Amino acid sequence: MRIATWNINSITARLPRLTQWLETAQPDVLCLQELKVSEEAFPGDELRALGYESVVNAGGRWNGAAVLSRVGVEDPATALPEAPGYEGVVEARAAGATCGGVRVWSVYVPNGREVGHPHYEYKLEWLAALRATAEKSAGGPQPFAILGDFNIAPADADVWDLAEFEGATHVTQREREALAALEGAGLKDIYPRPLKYDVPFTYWDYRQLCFPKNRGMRIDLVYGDEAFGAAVRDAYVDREARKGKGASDHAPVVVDLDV
DNA sequence: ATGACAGATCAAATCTGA
Repeated sequence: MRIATWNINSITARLPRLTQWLETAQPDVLCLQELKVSEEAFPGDELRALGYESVVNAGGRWNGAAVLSRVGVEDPATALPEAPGYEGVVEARAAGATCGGVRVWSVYVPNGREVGHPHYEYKLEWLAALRATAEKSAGGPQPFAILGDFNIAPADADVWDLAEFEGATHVTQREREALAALEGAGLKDIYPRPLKYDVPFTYWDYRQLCFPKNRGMRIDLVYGDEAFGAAVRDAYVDREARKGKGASDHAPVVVDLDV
């Protein structure tokens, strides 16, 4: 089974790219983030024509997460249990489903904006809720994984230049402790292989030639439990999908499982 | 083998992203 995660930065603007990628990469399950679409405008028919059912948590202009599956959908979830809201609104940042016997969550972790900003505290609270879900579901016989845009670089090597991130979000100790908490719940970072260069970055800013210069970050992550990790045969970042005009600023992370 | 932000929004300037 092939499972992938991709921050698509608007499923509307990216639909031609998405359908093309589905046809070439042939994932069985795809976790999407940053749909930037309303529930009504989600292109469910187009995806169904390609054989994919969708579990959608759409929030309109911002956020949005979905799980696409061509191996069935059981126990769909369109909200993260106990997820905190921001300024009184519970945002569309998670979708879950059991697909072909594997339980997955697609998550779009809050950005945090700046250290000390209320959004930063919101990010940490949101990750605490994610940990609670992980604790309930990880460690069983059924493979379990959380895939998505975590907006955290797990290690210093996961950003192109640490000096550029001094005092910034995505690399702080508290954010990384939240990832460590997921590991405490029995999950492990499924580290993908890069198709080029040494570090498997998954995000490159649109500006300042970041992609050609490989000024990227590894922030799209796959956290799998023991059963999931044991089934992993291969994992890689498909940086080809970041190339050319009309690309998302994130590349898909692809995991092949022996299940 | 890659190119100087992009997307969504009551439509132009602003917000968000990281």
